[in-house]
Amino acid sequence: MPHYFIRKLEQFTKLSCDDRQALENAVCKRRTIAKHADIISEGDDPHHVNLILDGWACRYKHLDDGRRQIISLFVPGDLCDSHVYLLREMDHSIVALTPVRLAEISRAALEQVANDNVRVTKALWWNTLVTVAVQREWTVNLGQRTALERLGHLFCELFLRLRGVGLTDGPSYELPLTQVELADALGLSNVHINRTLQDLRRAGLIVLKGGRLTIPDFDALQRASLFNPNYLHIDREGRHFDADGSV
Amino acid sequence: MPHYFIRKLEQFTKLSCDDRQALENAVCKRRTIAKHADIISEGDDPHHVNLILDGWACRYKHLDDGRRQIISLFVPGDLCDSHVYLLREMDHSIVALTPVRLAEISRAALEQVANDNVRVTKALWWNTLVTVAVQREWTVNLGQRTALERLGHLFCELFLRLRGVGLTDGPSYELPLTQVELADALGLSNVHINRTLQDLRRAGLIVLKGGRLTIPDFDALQRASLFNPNYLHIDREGRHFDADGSV
DNA sequence: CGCATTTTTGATCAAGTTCAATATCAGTGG
DNA sequence: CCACTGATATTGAACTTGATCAAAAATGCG
Repeated sequence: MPHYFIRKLEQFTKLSCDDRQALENAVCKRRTIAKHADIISEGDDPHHVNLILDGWACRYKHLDDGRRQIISLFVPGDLCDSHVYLLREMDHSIVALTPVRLAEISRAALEQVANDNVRVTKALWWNTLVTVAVQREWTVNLGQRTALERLGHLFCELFLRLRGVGLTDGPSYELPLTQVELADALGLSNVHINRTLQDLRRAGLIVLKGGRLTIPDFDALQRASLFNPNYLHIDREGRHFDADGSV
Repeated sequence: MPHYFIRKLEQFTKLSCDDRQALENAVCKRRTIAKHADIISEGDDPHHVNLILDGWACRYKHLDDGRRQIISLFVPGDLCDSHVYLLREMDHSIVALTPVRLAEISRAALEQVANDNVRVTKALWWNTLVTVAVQREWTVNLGQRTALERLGHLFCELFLRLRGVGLTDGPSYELPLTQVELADALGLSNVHINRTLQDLRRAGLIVLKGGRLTIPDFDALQRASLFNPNYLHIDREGRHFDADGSV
């Protein structure tokens, strides 16, 4: 069952039992991916859409000389690429950062949902729009923010995304990323990530230990990172489409 | 008539007369925007979609302390935000960089097209997918490339995008961007943009004068910038959906 | 022509990179 | 339980890319 995904969509609008069932039915196959294995690679023909049921993954791209950029991070409940099967080949790769459980959603199933269920279609569009908004915000992050702001901004974003699917525990969450991975995501060197993490710790803005991040004062971190959550559109913006309780 | 837009979509799949007509009909209002005027601003309620008929525009976002990032560039034929009306408010602004003529497409019209015309719907999805792919590539650009590579990469991208809608003239095109705007788009200072442009000129990779950019040797610029056009998906990837000539 | 915008140049400075070494940690097998 | 291994994190020192500040030159346009 795509538990986290449904939770994610319900940040936009409340789904009915039928809606959820439609999503369940769309899943045609489940897979388990080992840590560091590619889920799909640049050049592959994308014939279905991947939904992360559990674990973390990321999009990345290598330049010809080996430099790597992590383009986006996927956490449980994230849909990798709605409608990507319209394209002939992948222009980037997706790799598992931890062991990943995923669901494959076939093109046919997705198109059927689009035809049959207006509310789910809207929720999927919302999901797409937010994904793109996050990508835009990463552009701002890389273009304008300092190292400290970039890290803080990412930590704020991940906090809200994970809280949206119930994966935070009070002020903290599991963060299974290495410093090299953070560096590749933020366009910085791993050495500088290390030093900047120490700055954040020294300032009391984060506690990071044993793969768990704690944000003692979210407001403070938000201010230090110039973080504005508006791009996540998580305040039930589609509540006027809510299913009534009865269905 | 949304001339450039149709040309753009036909990079994916050939449209029939009916398809074109459906797009024409979707346009409900035309507007002219003065240079430097906002087309839509952060916080606005987005009730329709904007299509750039003529002129250049960009998305941007200001940080609280005034830093500005240009998030994407729009050229003639670009659709600003498919389905954006599902969101409650804009998380960024769009401003005209030159005088802009645009068409407003209402939500109702767009939904009608989606219901009535499968080929156009596919083409619009392709357009959305490419827009997102460009955004991802900008992430890579800002995260990994040097100043010279960033500029070269942008010039290559713009060349292919403009050629796709017929706005190149041999190896050159009109580039109405100031150095400050290039700086804001590439996350660099205007001073450094100036010096890097000189480097590119000195290397014979570009000629830039009077608002016109010429790329004497595209391959060379492409190599110098580590540019790979695969993310633009412009080789008629949807040709199996082509309308036959008869309709 | 005159004014505002844009481009160019010079000099100094800072953020972040690179390279290389060391320390720590998690897991594995004995 | 401990030693071993590979991955990850940390530190130091030298270096480089690009930023900042400030002024001058060029350009465009009414």
